[in-house]
Amino acid sequence: MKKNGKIEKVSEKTIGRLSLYRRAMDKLAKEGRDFAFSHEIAHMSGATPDQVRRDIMVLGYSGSPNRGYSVAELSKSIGEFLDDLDVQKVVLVGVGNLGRAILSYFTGKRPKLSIIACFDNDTEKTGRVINGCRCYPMSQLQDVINENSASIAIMAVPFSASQEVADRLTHSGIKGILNFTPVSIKVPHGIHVEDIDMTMALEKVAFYSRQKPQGQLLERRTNDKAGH
Amino acid sequence: MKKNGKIEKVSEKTIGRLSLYRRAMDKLAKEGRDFAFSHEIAHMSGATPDQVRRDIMVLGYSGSPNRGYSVAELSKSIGEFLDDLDVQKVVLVGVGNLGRAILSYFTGKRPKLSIIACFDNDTEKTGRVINGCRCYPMSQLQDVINENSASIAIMAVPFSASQEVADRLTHSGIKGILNFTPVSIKVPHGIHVEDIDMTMALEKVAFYSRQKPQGQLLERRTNDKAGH
DNA sequence: TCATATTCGTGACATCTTTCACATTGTGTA
DNA sequence: TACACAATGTGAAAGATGTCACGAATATGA
Ligand SMILES: NC(=O)c1ccc[n+]([C@@H]2O[C@H](COP(=O)([O-])OP(=O)(O)OC[C@H]3O[C@@H](n4cnc5c(N)ncnc54)[C@H](O)[C@@H]3O)[C@@H](O)[C@H]2O)c1
Ligand SMILES: NC(=O)c1ccc[n+]([C@@H]2O[C@H](COP(=O)([O-])OP(=O)(O)OC[C@H]3O[C@@H](n4cnc5c(N)ncnc54)[C@H](O)[C@@H]3O)[C@@H](O)[C@H]2O)c1
Repeated sequence: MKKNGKIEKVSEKTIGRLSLYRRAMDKLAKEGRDFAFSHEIAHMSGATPDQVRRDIMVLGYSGSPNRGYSVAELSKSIGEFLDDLDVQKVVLVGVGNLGRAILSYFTGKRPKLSIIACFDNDTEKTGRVINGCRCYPMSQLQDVINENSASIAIMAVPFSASQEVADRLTHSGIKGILNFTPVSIKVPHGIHVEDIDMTMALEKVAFYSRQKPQGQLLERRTNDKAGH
Repeated sequence: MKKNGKIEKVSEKTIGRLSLYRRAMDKLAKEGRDFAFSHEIAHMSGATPDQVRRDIMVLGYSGSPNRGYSVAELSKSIGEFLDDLDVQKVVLVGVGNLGRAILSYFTGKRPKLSIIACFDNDTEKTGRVINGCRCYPMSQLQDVINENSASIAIMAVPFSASQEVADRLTHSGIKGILNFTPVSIKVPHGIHVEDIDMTMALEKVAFYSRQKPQGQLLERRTNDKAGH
């Protein structure tokens, strides 16, 4: 996205952090702040000032020395980079415990992302409006997706249905999937899948939270070279 | 974890994938499989065979050429590496939509991780058993954590309470936090925090699922050196 | 028993990501 | 207007992670 024609590869990590920076900007905007320094953004986003500045480079937007970044302009720049021009339509498949939580959470969270329908194969759930979202039977998956040009799906079905649902979604024209099931789904080339694996995350926490008292040394910021 | 005394740094990514491999092993075990090849494990876990073999190296466990890895032994090896000897006790703070989904999901999922209590500041929820988990008022946070030697916490409170709850958890002796709130919490050195940020994940999917038709080139395996 | 096909283990290499360090440049001040 | 400051932008080094490639090991079947 550099000024010159050269196409620069933007790392996936950077994409993620830009989303975080924008959220930070929106928070600062609510507080009435007009400018923010890279170190403030870093602090709010769990990054480093260096990283923040480097990430922002890809936007083509520049802050000003000694004043930092304009909160409004940075948020706008990130939006121009991350968001589509149109609203992107999202569907959710699997309206169970997790699916309902997600529905209640995401509704209206981001102006450019709209959950327009949800699907389930349980007739108790279909035909109703759940957490503000109309629930359709699976038989209408393809039609609803096509009629609304939905391009994104959130999967919260039982793991046993995971691959089958993924197949139906991609056949229906879905271009990206946020996958909450603990299964590595196979999709055609060009479809983006983002996995959220809570069990893995919890096991990571468990691993790092034990053996700390006398365990191996982790990241440090001390200046005394490892305690002798 | 090399055979010689040298402590080898194990990457965080590897820790995560080992958790995935174990899940794959447990699945294969259920299917009655005795051995698995690195490429099978890779396929099930969304990794590459190289990665799988390299990750498994840190365990000190070896498969056998032409037969692969013993499903039972690999699972056991991963357990010895990842798990604590004792069961690690987990508490959950914030029994809202997401908190309840998590409770219903994690209960009994991993034998070495047990959610022993949950907490909320809503008197409608405290004093009851929710999804099989006793819910305490926040005033009892420290006592319950100490009495049970809980070392891990899952945070699913509103973002506004995020930092305050994190502070109370670390003061109570919690060593690791799985943070679902969209806030970068600050914790004392040595406490591990794992963030799950669904909004960021969804925005990443949204980014990669648009502009694909004629967008910039993503991962490739071409041999023509990018257009000059 | 020996040749063959297959898979593992791992050093070396390639790539991706972060951090360092410093010249650059607006900003506020005298 | 000129000066000092504080933060930015960015090459380059360092570090982390992923991939390649090949020797070693092992099951299989002639
Ligand atoms: N609940 C959590 O906190 C949590 C955490 C991590 C992962 N997950 C994963 O998320 C998924 C859903 O979890 P949950 O707790 O909401 O489960 P759940 O059983 O409460 O919900 C699953 C929903 O999917 C529906 N469903 C089943 N088969 C379907 C099909 N073929 N097509 C469409 N819908 C179908 C069911 O009717 C149900 O409404 C699971 O894969 C689970 O592993 C959940
Ligand atoms: N629901 C989702 O799918 C989802 C997705 C992503 C992130 N999150 C995040 O997870 C958190 C919880 O989301 P939710 O949808 O479950 O919200 P929720 O409002 O349904 O639940 C929040 C719970 O926390 C309790 N609570 C409030 N203040 C508290 C305090 N100071 N101490 C202890 N408990 C307190 C409330 O009584 C309530 O039970 C939020 O930070 C949200 O941003 C939720």
